Amino acid sequence: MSSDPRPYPPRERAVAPRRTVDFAAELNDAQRAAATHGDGPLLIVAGAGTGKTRTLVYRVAHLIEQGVPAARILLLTFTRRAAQEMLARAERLVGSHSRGVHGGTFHGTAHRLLRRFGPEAGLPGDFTILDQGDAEDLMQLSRAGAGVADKTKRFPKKATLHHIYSRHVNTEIPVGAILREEFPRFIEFEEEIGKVFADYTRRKQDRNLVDYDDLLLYWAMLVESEPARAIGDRIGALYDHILVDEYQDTNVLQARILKGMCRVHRNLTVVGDDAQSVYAFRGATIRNILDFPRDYHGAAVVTLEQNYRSTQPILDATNLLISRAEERYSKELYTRRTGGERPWLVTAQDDSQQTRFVVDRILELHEEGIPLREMAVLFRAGYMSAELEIELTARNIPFDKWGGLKFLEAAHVKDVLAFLRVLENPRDEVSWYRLLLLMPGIGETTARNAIQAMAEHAWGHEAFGRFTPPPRAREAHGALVQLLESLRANPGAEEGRVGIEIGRVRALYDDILKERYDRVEPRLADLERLQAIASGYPDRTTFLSALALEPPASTSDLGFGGDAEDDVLVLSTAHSAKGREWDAVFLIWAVDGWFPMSRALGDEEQIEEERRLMYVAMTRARNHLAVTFPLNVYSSRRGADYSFSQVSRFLDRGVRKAFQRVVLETPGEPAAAEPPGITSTVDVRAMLRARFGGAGDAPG
DNA sequence: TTTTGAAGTCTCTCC
DNA sequence: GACTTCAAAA
Repeated sequence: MSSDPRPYPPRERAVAPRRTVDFAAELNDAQRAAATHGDGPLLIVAGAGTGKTRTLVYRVAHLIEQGVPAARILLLTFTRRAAQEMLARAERLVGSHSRGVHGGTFHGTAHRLLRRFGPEAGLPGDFTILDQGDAEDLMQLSRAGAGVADKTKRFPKKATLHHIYSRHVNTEIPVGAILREEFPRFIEFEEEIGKVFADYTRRKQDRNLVDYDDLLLYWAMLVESEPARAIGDRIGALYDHILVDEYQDTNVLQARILKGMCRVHRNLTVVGDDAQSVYAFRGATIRNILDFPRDYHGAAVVTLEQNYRSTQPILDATNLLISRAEERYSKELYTRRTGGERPWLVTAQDDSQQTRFVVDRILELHEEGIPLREMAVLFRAGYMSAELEIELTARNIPFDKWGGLKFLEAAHVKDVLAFLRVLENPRDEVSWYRLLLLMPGIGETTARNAIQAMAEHAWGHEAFGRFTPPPRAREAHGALVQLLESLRANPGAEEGRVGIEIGRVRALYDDILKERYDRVEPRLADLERLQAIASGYPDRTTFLSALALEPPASTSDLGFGGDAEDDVLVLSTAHSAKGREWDAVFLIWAVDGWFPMSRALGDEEQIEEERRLMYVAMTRARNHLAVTFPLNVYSSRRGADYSFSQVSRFLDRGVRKAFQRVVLETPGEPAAAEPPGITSTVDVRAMLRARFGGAGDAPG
């Protein structure tokens, strides 16, 4: 990834592998204490930009130097990207010795262990993984089956049901309590909801399906199993040291897993920053990190406070922002970096002016020598970058969007995958249902009947062929039978096989796509990409599991264009930006109701989480930070009108003092003198120059 | 009875 | 723009 040399603090250089690491010279005292900690539990409380990753990497190096075999070290991170990056950095330190270190996400690791140990523990080894959308679809089937849904209008929708279910699994809070707290309007359905959940669980088992939560749940069950089975001990004995990144974003289930993994030894290192806990919506609890010293008696605690990333003015602003938060490990970040200008707080008249400002400023910084890839535009939610993307495209500025799993969530992509999945797991009810509904002449009833018939024939390969469809669906049924048979006919593992399979599916599916959806061109292009990605995988099982667990994290990961070498601007949600840093960061839509989102406003804890999320976003910046918000927001909600908006409540008067204010004028006025055809963009730039005397005068 | 098209309702973050 | 609900068409 980006390993370019930078002018400031010690970062490991891409030198040839070496044998001994000079911990004293390359780490500060606290970092060194953490990295060279011996056996036993260790908590590293690491503020933003304090070299958390670096410390973890050096700890891996230290362990390997101490003679711990790489394969007996497990490094759990939040994203695959983070794991890869850390392992690559470890390799630069200690050379190929580090190759065998196991690194990955909790879910990815669970997947690996379940494929290996599941069969012994009575779990099927050939399960299919349901992603969120799949799980919701299955929940819908259970919802419909329970009968309650039709009679009562107010019964929760599939997404809500799944949310409640997932929350129950990940937090271990009883369903009733979740309803009372979060969904009081559904309390009356507690019993029915319980039935739906029971049906959902049963369906998953019958159909050999595993959702994200199950991956963790089964892992926990394995490591907690009684000694009689000994599987727990065997899994626990796989690793001598376990290191966990972003510990503040783990939930109680994950804490249980770690406890179980440490039943043979107590060599658990966790790194985290309570101020950056932003996954409560997924069941993460800040208590894990706050209570670690109590849960692991005698744990060493090391706090990293020296920031190597940002300039002092940026730190001043972010320290102020987070000082408003409630319970936390107190730490005040400081830096030895000098100079730097105060971050900007930019008031735009409306959203299009906000967009133009950001693009203009990016071009300016680019002209000053900052590569595009060293700049990022951050926002609260994926859709908030829509206008910016259009503008960037229009101006030929290459960008890469992170976060938002849009590609795999797209209906047409899921359609194609459904074909592969029924081949993989003939009992995959969700996929059968999906693809049957695609076929002309087949609707809900016929689809249900077909699935029913297949269930009665024990899901044999020939079962679907034997099913007799109603006349109007005969043609579609025939075509589908033929396709599935031809796909089953030639197994084997030649190169690019999965891509070829998708090609076959498309021979049938592309016409359906053209019929059903509008905007056909981009969708077909998506399928091209899917096919290209698939060709890179050795077999179907690996491909499908990988898609569920390691979805392409950005548009460029999807295969075409923009690989890591290119100089490409990054657009990212605040969540996906976690753990990264850029020379210049723009945080857009800092409007109350957008960031924090209005949905969070009713709940104090959610507001706190939004605050921490904004802290995460702003602390990504090294030298330049600009927070922007438009005064007038066009709301298409009720009867087209502009409404006057307020700056985010997190930027209160005190916090704002750490910023320099920039107020962009109304586009029309200063632009008046200009020849027609030139937009006010030019004015904004001219104005910035006038105001700051050649903006961007921060000492590098 | 089943499918399909059209109008109407919200819209987050991610493994 | 995607999903749900409802009514018309086959």
